[in-house]
Order: sequence, then structure tokens, then C-alpha cells
Amino acid sequence: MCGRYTIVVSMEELMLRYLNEQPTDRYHTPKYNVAPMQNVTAVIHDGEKNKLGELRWGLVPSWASDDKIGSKMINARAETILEKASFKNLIRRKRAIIPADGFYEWKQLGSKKQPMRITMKDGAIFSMAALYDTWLAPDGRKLSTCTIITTTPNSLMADIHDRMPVILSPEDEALWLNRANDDVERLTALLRPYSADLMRAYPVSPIVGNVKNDTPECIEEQILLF
DNA sequence: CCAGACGTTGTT
DNA sequence: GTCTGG
DNA sequence: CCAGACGTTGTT
DNA sequence: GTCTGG
Repeated sequence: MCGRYTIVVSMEELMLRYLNEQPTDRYHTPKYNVAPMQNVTAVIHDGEKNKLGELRWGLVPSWASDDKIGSKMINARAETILEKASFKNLIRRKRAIIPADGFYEWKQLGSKKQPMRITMKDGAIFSMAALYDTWLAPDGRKLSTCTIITTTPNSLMADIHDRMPVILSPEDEALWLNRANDDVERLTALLRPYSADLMRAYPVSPIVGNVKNDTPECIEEQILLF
């Protein structure tokens, strides 16, 4: 699955990568340990252009009676996305991209868990496929939330875990974000494992387990624990 | 028809 | 809101 | 995903 | 064991 990730690059780099425009004054703090229930930087298309904004990770569907459900809805399985009441209608009009430069998975070794960080070999920013929705709180406030889509592992990931986030290749990003596109078949065809050849994995410190730790040490390569 | 769920992961 | 189960 | 809590009553 | 919070 995908329950933690990193986005260490500057807002400047994100703007250049997704908006194709020169950065403004905003500054994006490097994130070494992004966790569910936090606000994350996302890309959506407003009909004219890409926009960067914040979504809380953990989907709260528009019909939910309270927002507690969000902590459970951090991932959506690509294989069943069209069958689930919570997701099937979002695929048409509520698609987003969550930019990342790494994600974490915990490899189970007997009773121990070894955290691993997975990145692109060239260190590039990549796009995780996500869905979002907006929930209206009883007090009238709007809460926009998201869920990251998962799929089966590629050959690199299979050794670590049985799920991985859906990563869109750069040439598929526009198709995914385009609001006018409601071709569900074409959209779901994008939800497949990314090429293992372009990725690498390395062990990191167990300090990444605690969400309070959001420091460069989280992404430092470590000797395998076990 | 109404009531109740609506999710994924991992582990056994 | 929409689907499933009874 | 992992870490950490998991509860009520009454009193201040 | 299971749920909540981050």
C-alpha cells in the first residue's frame, strides 16, 4: 500500500514541474515523512490549467456523516475502484495527482519490519494517482480530502510488499487530470504498476515509523537491520 | 421496500 | 449519494 | 503506514 | 485486539 511518502523538493520545483510557470513567493517546506490525516500538496486541473493546492490525506466522501471515516480511506484499490460506492463516482470528475519524490513501505521479515524508501533512479518527482472529494461539515466548513490509488507490485516492489501506489508516467498526467475526460476505460487503463526499471529501493532508519520524525535522517540510507 | 454500509492492509 | 443485503 | 490509546466520575 | 490520530 502506500501509507507514507516524501516530497523534499521546493515549491519552486513543484511549480515548474506541474504548472509550467515561474514560481511565486510561496515556499514549500521539505517533507520527509508525509502521513495520512495531514494536508498534502496535490495537483488538480481547474478546466483551464493545473493548480497546486492542499488536500487532507484520507478520503471523506461528500455523503459522510462525520469525518472519522477519513483515517480508514487512505488508499483505493485500482482493481475494485469501479465497484466501490465511495470511489466509483469520483473516477469521472475528481481525479488528482499527489507529487512525491519517494514513498515508504515496511518489509516484513519474520516478526520485524524493515522500512524501505522507494524513489525514481534519477531522483525525479513522480505523480501518484489520487481521487478527491469535498465534504461539508455540520458547521458549514468545507473539507477537501484525497485517497491514493494502489495496485499490484512490480518486480522491484514484490520483494518488499504486495501493494504499491499507482504512479502515472509523465505523458499520462494530462489525460488523468483532464476534467473533460470521462472515458472510464481509458482512465482505469492508467492504473497499473510503474516500470521497475525506473525505480530503486533502499533501507532507511526505523525512526520513520513515528510521524513526529520529519527530518533528513528519514531518507538516509541505512544498513539493513535484519 | 428499508437499513446499513460505504475501505485497505496484514495476519491467521 | 449509491449500493448491498435482507 | 505506525504509534499510541483504549474510561468515567467528581472535584478543582 | 482494535480504533484513532498523525
